Amino acid sequence: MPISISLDKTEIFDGLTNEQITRLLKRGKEVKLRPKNILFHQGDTADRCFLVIRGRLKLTKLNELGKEIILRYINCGEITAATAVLRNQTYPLTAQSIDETVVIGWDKPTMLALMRQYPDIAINLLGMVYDRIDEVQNRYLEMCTEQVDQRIARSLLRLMRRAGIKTPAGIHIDIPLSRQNIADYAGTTIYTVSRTLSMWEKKNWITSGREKIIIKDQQALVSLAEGV
Amino acid sequence: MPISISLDKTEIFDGLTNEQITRLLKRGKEVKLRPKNILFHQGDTADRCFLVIRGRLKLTKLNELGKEIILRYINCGEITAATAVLRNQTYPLTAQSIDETVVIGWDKPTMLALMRQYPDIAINLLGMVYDRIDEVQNRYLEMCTEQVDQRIARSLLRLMRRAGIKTPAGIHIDIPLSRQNIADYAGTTIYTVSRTLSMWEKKNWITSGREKIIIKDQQALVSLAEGV
DNA sequence: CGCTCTATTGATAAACCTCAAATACAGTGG
DNA sequence: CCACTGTATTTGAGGTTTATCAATAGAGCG
Repeated sequence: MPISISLDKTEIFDGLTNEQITRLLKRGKEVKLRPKNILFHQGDTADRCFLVIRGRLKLTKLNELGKEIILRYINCGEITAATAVLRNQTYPLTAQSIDETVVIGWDKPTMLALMRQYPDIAINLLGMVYDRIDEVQNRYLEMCTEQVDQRIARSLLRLMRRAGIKTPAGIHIDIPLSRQNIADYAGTTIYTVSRTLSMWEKKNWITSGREKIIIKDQQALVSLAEGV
Repeated sequence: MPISISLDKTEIFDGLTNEQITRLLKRGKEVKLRPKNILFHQGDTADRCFLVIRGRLKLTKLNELGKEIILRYINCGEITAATAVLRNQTYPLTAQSIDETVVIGWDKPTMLALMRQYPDIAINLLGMVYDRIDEVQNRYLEMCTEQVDQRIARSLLRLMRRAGIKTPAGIHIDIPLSRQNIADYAGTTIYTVSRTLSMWEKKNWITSGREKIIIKDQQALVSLAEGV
């Protein structure tokens, strides 16, 4: 089974031995996804949670009128739907693969058994969940109190921290990011995103192309995000 | 020690016996708060988490410029800062008592010991945390996609579900709710809240006074919230 | 009754969305 | 290599929503 070494470092397994981790991974079921496949849909019964062992996921949420927002990108080594599966409810959001992606799914009984056997798994999860709440709460605060350009700047910086790759030209955000994606992530429209990025490109803060963003002046974006 | 019976029903203790619960409560330290006292400040070291055993808390968050939002109200029997305490970080928000309030605080070592001894505590917590995330995510979605009047309607409905009391005049939201509070909760300004509530009062959907809201036509608010 | 805090209301302006149309770009098949 | 097609992006004009500012009114309290 081709499980990347880096998974040993996945926070959820902190405090466990390698043999234990291997055993746990074997108790899950592997799911392979082609790019842009849906792993689960908002509204589906939440019967499994997933650890990403290759590739990445995009988490989105729709409102009643079909407007979509992007809540988060899930990197390799991260887990998703861990709390939802404990709640016997439906998934509150949709998970879609970005590239070739492999995940391991555990169902509720398995998760419960694991956590009862290794309480540290539940404890680690609680810590990880803190980060998620903190991030949404921060974004919520920003959405309530800041203007679009600030939010777009923050969005790019956040995405950069999650998926940034240093290149000679600047820091490349290694996710296919359309204007629509950025708009859905920052809570605005493609038109506003386009205008804003054009301005920044003129100022030489970024370089952008079709579904591509490279950040050239991170400091400028930070200043803008934090209120000039 | 005057601990209300209803605490036996607190979800975090699901699966434990009454004696076990009593023992756990004794391992925490009681804190008494007068109305409007600060239990902890955003930015303080997160060294304890708290279970509310009497009264209620208001959770708020400030941005860099001092703009405040209200994230949540914590009722009697609920817990707060449970994940923050595990992360050795600072509190991401401020907790303030609304009325006479009593909480029990546990520090990190105690929480860890409790969860290792009773894994179900951690598991219950994970489930509870799901509800919090779900709520913020929903509010975030609404903030991104809906207009002010919808958000104000949703805010009143949410607060009603948390603190509503049936009276002959309608459902009274039993929290001192100023226009400022509603604005901070719905992500808008006191002016817009005032105008909106005035309209609804004319339509006889609500009755409002100084820091007081009574909902008379819940269905009207629901229709509005869900997009006319 | 005067003081303070909260709420209302009107006028104005800013921010941002919407719509329409043009343009750029990537990939495909000839 | 080029034209073609389907997206993605840009840009302008116009309109809506909502914030801001200023001034007034009302409620509660000593």
